[in-house]
Amino acid sequence: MYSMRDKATKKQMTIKEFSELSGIPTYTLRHWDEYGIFKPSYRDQDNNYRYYSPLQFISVKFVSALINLDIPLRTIRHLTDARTPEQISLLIKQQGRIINRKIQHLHESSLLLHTRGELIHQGLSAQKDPRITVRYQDEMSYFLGPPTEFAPGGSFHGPFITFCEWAKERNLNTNFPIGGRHDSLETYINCPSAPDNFFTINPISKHTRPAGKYLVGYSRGFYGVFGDLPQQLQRYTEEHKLKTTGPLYVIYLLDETCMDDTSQYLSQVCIKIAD
Amino acid sequence: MYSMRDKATKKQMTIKEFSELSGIPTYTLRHWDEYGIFKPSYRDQDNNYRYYSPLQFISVKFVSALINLDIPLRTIRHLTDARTPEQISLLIKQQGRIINRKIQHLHESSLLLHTRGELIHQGLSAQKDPRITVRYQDEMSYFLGPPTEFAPGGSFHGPFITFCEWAKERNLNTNFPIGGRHDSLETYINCPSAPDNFFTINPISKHTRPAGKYLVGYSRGFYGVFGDLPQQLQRYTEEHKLKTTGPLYVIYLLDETCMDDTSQYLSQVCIKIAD
DNA sequence: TTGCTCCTCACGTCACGTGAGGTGGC
DNA sequence: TTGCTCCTCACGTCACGTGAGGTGGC
Repeated sequence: MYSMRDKATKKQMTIKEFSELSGIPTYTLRHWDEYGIFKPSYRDQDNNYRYYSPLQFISVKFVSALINLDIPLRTIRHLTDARTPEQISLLIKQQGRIINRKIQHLHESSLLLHTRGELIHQGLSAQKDPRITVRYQDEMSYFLGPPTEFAPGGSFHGPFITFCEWAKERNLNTNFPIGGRHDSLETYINCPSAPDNFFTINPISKHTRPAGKYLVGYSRGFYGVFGDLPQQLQRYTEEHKLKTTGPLYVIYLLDETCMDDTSQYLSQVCIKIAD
Repeated sequence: MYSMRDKATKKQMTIKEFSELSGIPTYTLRHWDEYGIFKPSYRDQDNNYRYYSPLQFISVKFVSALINLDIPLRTIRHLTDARTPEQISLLIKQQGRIINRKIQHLHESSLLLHTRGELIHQGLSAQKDPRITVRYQDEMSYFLGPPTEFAPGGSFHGPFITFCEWAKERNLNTNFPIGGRHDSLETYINCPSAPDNFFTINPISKHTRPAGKYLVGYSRGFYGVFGDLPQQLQRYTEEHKLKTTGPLYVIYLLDETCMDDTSQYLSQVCIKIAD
C-alpha cells in the first residue's frame, strides 16, 4: 500500500512548483485561494506558506476549465461551497449549450474577417486595374433587402436605416459588408446613389450573384459619389458593343473600416455581360 | 441625386437611436468616443450632444467585431489613428489565425465538459447498481502514460507527478480525467493503489479500451482507498467462474470536481471478460 | 551570509457599468 | 410645466497583474 495522504511532508508542493506543473501563475493561485474557490491542501501555521498536493492537479484543472468558459468566480465559489454531482452535471449541460453558441459566434466572426479581408484584397489589387474593365468575377452570396423607397428630394439615410432594421429583425449579422443593387445599368446611370435594394454579403446565404464575365468599374469617393463613372460605363458599353444583363452591384472595397480619407473610398460597380 | 451628408439635420441619430439600431449600449458608445476609437459624426457645440450618421452603422459594426475578437482597445485606437488597407488586411490575417486557435480551444473545452458530464452521469446511475456486476461498457479512448515506477515504501505522488509532466510535455490537455491502469486483475489485487500506468481519457486518442462485457466494481473512498473491493472481485470471479483478460482500469466517476466529502468519492474498476 | 522563495498589502489595469446631479428639447 | 433624453463626473466591478517591503529556508 502507498500512502495517499502525506500532508506537510516533502510530497506537498510549494506554490511555485505547483504553478509550474499546472501552468497557472502564482498570483492567480493566491487570488483563487483568497477568493475561496481553490485552496492549498495545507497551510503552514508558522509562516503561512501554501502547500499543494499533487492530486490537486486534477481539481485545479477543472476549476481552470470552468474559468476558461467565462463562468464567473462567484458562480464557481457558490458551487464549491455545496457541491453535488447533480449540480455539476446541470452546470455542465448549461455550459455545453453556451459553449456551442460561442463556437458558432466565433465561426461567424471568422467568416466576417475573411469576407472583409477579401474585399480589401480586391480593393488593393484593383488599383492596378483600369477604371473600367471586363473581367471574370467569382460567385458572391448575399442577402437581398426589400425594395428601397427613395422619396423624391428625400435623403439616402431613411432607406438605409430601413434596411438595417430589416436585417436586424431577421437576425442577420450586420457586421458583414453592405452594398447597393440596381435593377439594371440604366437605373444606375439615371440615379447612381439610389439603389433599388440594399444587400449584405454573407457566405451562408443561398442567394448568389453568379460567377462569370462582368463589366467592372471602379470609383474613388465618399458613399454615393461616383463622379462620371456612370457616363463612362455607358460610353464603354456602346464603344465595345456590350450587352449587359441582370442587376448591377455596388460594393465598397475600401471604406471607413480601413481608411480615414473619405474621398479615397474605393467602390466597385459590376454587371454581368450577356452571352 | 440624394444628399449623402446631412450633418446636424434630422437625419442624424441621437445616441439612443443609434444605440438601439446597432445594439451597442449608450455608455459603451460614450466610452468608445472618450477613448477615441469611435466618435459620433457630429457634436453639437452648444450642449455637447452626440449625433451619429446612419452610415456609421457600418464602421461601428466593424469596431464591435474587432472588440468581439478580444483585440485590445489600445490596438484598435492605434489602427484608427493611421489606418491603411494594408494594415487592416494584416490585422485580419493575424486575427484569423488567433480565432481559429480559439475555436479549437473551445472545441476541446466542449469535449472536456462532455467527458466529465458522462463520468458523473455514470457515477449517479451506478448508485443503483450492485457493488460488483457484469455489464456492457462502451469504447473509451485514452492516452496511456509510461510505466509507473513505484519505489518500495515511496509515495503515490512521485509517479503521479511524473505522469503529469509526461502529459504536459506532449501538450495533452490535462483537463481531461485521469485514471490508473493495472496490467491484470492480479496486479490490482496485489497492489490496488499502485497502477502500472496512468492514463488520461481523451476522445481524440486512437488508443482505446474496446467495447464489450466487463466485470465492473464500484467503491467509495478517497483516491487509492478501495476497502475490500479487490478481495470481493476475486471471490466474484471464482464464484461465477469468470475469466478476465487484458488490463484493469480504475476511473473516478465522482471526485473532487463534484463533491466535497472525500470519503464519498466513487471509483469504478473494470476489466474485460474473456469470451 | 547569500540568494532564492515565500508572504501580505496596496495599488494598477481593462472595458465596461452605475448612479448622482444637472441641463436641454418638445 | 412635465417627462424624457442628454450631458459630465466619479466611483464600482471583475479577474487578474505588479510592485514594495519584509520574512523564512537551505
